[in-house]
Amino acid sequence: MIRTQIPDYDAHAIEEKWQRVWEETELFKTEEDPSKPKRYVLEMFPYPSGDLHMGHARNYAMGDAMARQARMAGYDVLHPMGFDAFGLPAENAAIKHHTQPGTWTEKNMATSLATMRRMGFSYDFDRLVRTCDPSYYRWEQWLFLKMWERGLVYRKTSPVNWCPSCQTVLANEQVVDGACWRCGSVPERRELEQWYLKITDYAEELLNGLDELTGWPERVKQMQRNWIGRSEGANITFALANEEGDPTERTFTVFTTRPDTLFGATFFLLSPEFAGLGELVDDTHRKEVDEVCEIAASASSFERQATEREKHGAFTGRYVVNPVNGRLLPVWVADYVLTDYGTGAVMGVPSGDERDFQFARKYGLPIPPVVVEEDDPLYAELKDETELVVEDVDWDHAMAAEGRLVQSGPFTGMKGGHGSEAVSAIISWLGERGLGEAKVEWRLRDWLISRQRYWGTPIPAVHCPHCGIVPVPEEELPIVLPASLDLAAGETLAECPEFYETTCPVCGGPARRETDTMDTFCDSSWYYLRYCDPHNDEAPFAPEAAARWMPVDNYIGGIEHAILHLLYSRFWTRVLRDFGMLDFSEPFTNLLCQGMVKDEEGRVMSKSLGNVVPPASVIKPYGADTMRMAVLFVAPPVKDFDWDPKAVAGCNRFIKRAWRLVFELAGEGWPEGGVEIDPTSLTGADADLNHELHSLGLRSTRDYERAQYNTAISAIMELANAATSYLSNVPEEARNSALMALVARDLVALLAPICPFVAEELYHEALGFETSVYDEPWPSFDEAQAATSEVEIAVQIKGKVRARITIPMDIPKDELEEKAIAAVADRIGSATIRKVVTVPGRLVNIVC
RNA sequence: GCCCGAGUGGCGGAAUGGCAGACGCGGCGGUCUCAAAAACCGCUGACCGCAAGGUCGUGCGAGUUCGACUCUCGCCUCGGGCACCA
Repeated sequence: MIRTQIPDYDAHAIEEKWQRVWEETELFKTEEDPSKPKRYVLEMFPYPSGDLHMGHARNYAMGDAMARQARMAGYDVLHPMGFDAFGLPAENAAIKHHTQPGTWTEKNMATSLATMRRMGFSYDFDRLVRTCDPSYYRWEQWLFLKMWERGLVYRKTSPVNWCPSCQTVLANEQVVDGACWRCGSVPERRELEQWYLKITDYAEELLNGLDELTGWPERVKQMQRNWIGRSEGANITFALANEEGDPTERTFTVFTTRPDTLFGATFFLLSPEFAGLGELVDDTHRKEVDEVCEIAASASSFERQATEREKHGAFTGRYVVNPVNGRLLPVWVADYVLTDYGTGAVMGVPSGDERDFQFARKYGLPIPPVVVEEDDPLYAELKDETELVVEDVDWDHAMAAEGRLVQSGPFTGMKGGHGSEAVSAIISWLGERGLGEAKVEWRLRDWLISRQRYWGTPIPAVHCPHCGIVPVPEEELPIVLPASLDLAAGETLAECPEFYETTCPVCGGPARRETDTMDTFCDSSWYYLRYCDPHNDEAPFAPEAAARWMPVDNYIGGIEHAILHLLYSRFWTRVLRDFGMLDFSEPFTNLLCQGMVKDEEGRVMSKSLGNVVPPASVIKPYGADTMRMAVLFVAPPVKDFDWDPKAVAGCNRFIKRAWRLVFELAGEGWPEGGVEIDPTSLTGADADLNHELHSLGLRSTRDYERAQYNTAISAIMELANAATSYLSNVPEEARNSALMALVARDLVALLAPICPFVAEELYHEALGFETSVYDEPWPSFDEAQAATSEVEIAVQIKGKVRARITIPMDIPKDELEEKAIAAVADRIGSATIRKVVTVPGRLVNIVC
C-alpha cells in the first residue's frame, strides 16, 4: 500500500458505508457462544413518541460503548433494543389526527429505528421487542393469569386517583407532587372497583433486597426504601366504653410506632371515612362530625396531604378505654387521619406527636408529658411519678422522641423512643393480656393496574352474570385489541360490542369481556426477559434462555424510573422466580442512571419551551461519531450537563486530528509479519512513546470497565497528544515504524467503542486490515512497560513541595533520600531531620 | 421534619491518603495567509515580584496523619426522595 496523500475525513460517506457493511455481515447478531462469559448490556427502551431525543442519544451511546468494548474484551454480548409501544400519547395523537394509535406508533418506531441505525448502535435487531405486538402482550396476559391463579391479582373498591384529562385511574406511584405524572392535571378521588397486583406481599423482600444491590446508586436505593416505607410498631386494641365507663365488646385497633407513649394518650381519633362511623356517632354530635367529613371529602387528595393544613375534628360523643391505665379517651373524628394506612384509627398522644399536639391545642385537650429528656428540669420533677399528676405543659411543640418514661405506671423510668426498651416492655405487657402485638406497617400500597383506555394490553377476564368475574382460558390468548375503533369520535373499548361480547368460559352463557387494559408499566416489567428468547411462541421465554443471559449485567437509563419501573420490575422478577421460571431475585445487577441533557441555559429541553436540540442537528454537520463522542465526553455519565455546541465542535476537531494522526503513524499500513516490540531495546523518544501507550492504554481500559467514558476519552486524547509530539520531535529517518503502527492500531481499538465508524474505516483504510475491528481483541497493555526508566520525585518539607528531582526508577531508597535531602539542603539549614517518609516513584517527605 | 447525594480555575470536569486543576472548552500570543477561516505551536488558578522565586488556594470550622479534594466530627449552601404514613 503506497499512499501519497491522506484522504479527507468524510463522516457521511464513511458512516453510510459501515452501517451497510455491518448490516450485510450481521456483525451484531448475538453470538450465543457458551464458551465465552456472557454480558447482558441493556438500555431502557424508549416510548416511541416521535424521533429519539438527546437524552436517548446519550443513554444509548453509553450502552453501545459498553457493549462494543465488552465484545472486544471477549464477552458473548447480548445487546437488544425494543419499544415501549403502548400508551396514552399514541391515543391522543390518534384522536387529534383521526388515525389509529397503531399507525402513529408504527411511524414513530420506524423513525426511531432509522436514527438508531444512523447512530451506529450495535443492537441485535433480530431480537426487537415491541410491546404492542400481540406476540408480546399475549405472554403478558398469560403472566397475568398465572398471577391471578396464585392470588396475586384481585379487585377491590376503594377511593382511587382519577385523572380527568387522561380519563383513567392512576397508580399511587403515578401521582407525583399531587399531579398526574403524564399530563400534570390534579387527579380526582373516585370510589371505583379496580384491578390490583399484590406488590405488598413482596414489600419486605423488595426492601431487604436493596441491601444486596451493591451495583446500584445509593440514591436510587434510598428512593425505593422511602417509597416502600417500613414502620415498626404495634397494633393496640381499645374497647368502646359503655355509659358507666366500662369496656364493651366493641373494640378498635390502632397502629402506633410509639407504644411507649401509651400512658400519654388523651384522645382517640377515627378517619372521616372510617367504616361504621355513622352508627357510632351520638346524635347530639352528628352535625359537627358530618361537617368534618364534608371538609375532608371536598379537599383534593393533594390539599389534604399538605403538611401545613389546619386540622379539623369533632367529638363523636363516645369514649374508649386506654387498655394500659383504664383512662377514658374521647373519640373524635379528624381529617388528618388516613383511611388507607394502618387501621384508620389512631391514638392521640399530644406530648409525643406534633400533629396530635396541634390538634390538642386547637381543641383544648390535655397534654400530659410521658417521655422526657433526662436533662429537662421536668424530668427531675416527674421521674418517680407513676400516676398522672401533671396533665398539661406550656410548650409550643411536642416533646423530643428520646427520653425516659414518667407518669407511666410500672414502666416509669425506662428508656423511651423508637425501638426502646419501653416499647418492647409495653408490647409484651399488652401481648400477655391479648390487648396488642408487635406489627410492621408499610407505606407501599398494592399496585392499581387497570386503565380505562384503549391502547394497552387487554386484561384477560370475563364478567359473567352467573359466574362472576372469571379468567380467560389460556388457550384463548391473546385477547387482541380490535383495530376498528373510532377513537376520534370518542369510542372506547367499553362501547365496542365486537370486542366485549363473548361467552362465559365456565357456563357458556352470554358474558361481557373486561374492557380495561393494563398499565403500560406492566409491559416494561418483563421485557428484558423477553429479549432472552424473543421468538418463543410457547412461553414468555424458555427458562434456559433466561438462565443464560439474566440477570442484566448493566442497565442504563434515566433516574425518572428510580421508583416506578425499577420497583415494578424487581417485583415481577420475584413473582416469576416463585413460579419457578427464574432462579434469581434481582433483575439488574448494575444500574447506571445517566444524567439529563439540558439546554445551554441549564433548562430541561422541552417542546413547549422550544429549546430541544435534535440529534440530527449534530449528525448533519458532523456525523454520528462526533455526536456519540460529544455526549460521552462532556460530563461523567451520571451528571446532568448543559448542551454546549462548542464542546461538540471540539470533539469533531479531535476526530479529524486522530484521523490524520493514524494515517501518519500507520505509514504504509500494518506490517505483513505483524509487530514485535522488544521494550528493553527502546530508547529516548521511542521508549517514552511506548511507555505512554501502555500507561494510557491501561488507564483508558480501566475507565471503560468502570463506565467512566469521559476519562476513557481523555486518556485516548493524551495518547494522541503523545503520538503527535513524537512525530513533531523525531525526524522521519529516526522514527520506529513498528512502534508507530502499534500505536496507530491501539489508538483505533481504544476509539472503537466510542466512534465506531471512524475506527472501522481507519482499521481498514489506514492500517489495511480486512476483518472488522470488533473482531480484534481488546489490546493488551502491560504494567511493566507502562513504567518509565526515570521518574520525577517531589521533595517535600513537612508536606510542602520544595523541589523536584529526576532520578532513575530503580534507585535504592537510601540513595533517593540522600539526593532528596541534598536538593533542599539550603532550606533545611541546621535543623535536625526527625523523620523521612518515602513513597517510591512519587515523593520524599522530610520532617524537621 | 426524616433520609440520600453534591460543593475543585472563566466553563465542563481530573486526581487507589502522596506533586491539586489531567483532558477538553473558552481566552491570550504566535506560525501559515494578501486577508480571513481552518490547521498547527506556545501560554493560561489567584496574589506579590523585572526575574529567580514566594504566598495563598478544592463551601466553612475543627480533628486524625509525616502528608487530607480524599478519612472523622460539627456547620453552611445547592440538588433530590419521602412526608398529616401515627
